[in-house]
Amino acid sequence: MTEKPSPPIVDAWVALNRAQQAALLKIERAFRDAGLPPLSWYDVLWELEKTDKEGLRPIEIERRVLITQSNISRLIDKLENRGYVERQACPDDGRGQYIMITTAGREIRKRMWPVYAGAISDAVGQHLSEKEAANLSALLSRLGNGP
Amino acid sequence: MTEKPSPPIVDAWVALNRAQQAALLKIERAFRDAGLPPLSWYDVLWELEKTDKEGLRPIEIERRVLITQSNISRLIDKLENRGYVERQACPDDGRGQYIMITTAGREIRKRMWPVYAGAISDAVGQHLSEKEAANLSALLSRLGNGP
DNA sequence: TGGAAATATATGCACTCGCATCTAAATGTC
DNA sequence: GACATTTAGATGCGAGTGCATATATTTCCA
Repeated sequence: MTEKPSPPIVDAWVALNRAQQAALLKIERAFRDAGLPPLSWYDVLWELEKTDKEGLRPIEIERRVLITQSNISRLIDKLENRGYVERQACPDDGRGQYIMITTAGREIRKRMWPVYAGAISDAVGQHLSEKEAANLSALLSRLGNGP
Repeated sequence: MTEKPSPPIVDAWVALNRAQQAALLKIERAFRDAGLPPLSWYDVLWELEKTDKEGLRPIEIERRVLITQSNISRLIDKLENRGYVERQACPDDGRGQYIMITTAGREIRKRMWPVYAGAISDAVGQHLSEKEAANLSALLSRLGNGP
């Protein structure tokens, strides 16, 4: 067990928690109101789209988007059912598979972006300058790297 | 609809999302591993304990802890079942009620704190100085106040 | 005052979550 | 090479979530 956190640390955690929850709620509602899939779909599709590789293994997606393994598995099921991704057997690893985004997948992601962008603007952009945002990112990026 | 967010704003949102998710997962696991209730119980009990009033209305709790109304209602059910809070009819509002923390409620909250504190330290405290934490709080507290 | 609109809380529902566990395949060890 | 261990992915399960809606009560206003 580690030491007790000082009050500023506790305050930072509480603020982090609330800010993210409030922003996430707004963003998910924006997607829902627009008749679009939830954020997690966007995240996975975007990872598949921006990678250089042909496709990603589920386990690679898992590490990038911080969704648990079982939920990645089910999310891929749904994306596949909608035709947004394709599964392909992994030639060098019989347990694995490659997930590849389809044209329809690229399209839905592109269609989600304006809604996402507007919601990010509402939830975050309007409250911070670019410098403050960069400052915030720098602080936050230090948190995710622990064991 | 609002303008498109600039890249630093988008990065800040992504970092915010990941940092909170990672930290929350660690904290919830710490509670679970210790055989304790989840974080939301702590949050509500703590609000009840630190307020000056005799008890809080569910709607007051809702505003303070950012849990949706239906989930507050059900959470109070569970807390009541465990004997951690008591419901009392509201004299001046027949629709309402006051929620009051019990001695058992104070005890379980007190028992949860060391686990929570340790998890906060692991997830946040070890990565930031106090000054950085204060800086982070200041930036984050600006986000929650939008419409 | 009387009826309409708003507010506080509860509940049914469908969905998502994380955990535990299962299967199959790969890797390490002797 | 045979067997134990590890790893990738799928799935059953119980619990939690937000939304829509129901019900009771209060507030507003003609």
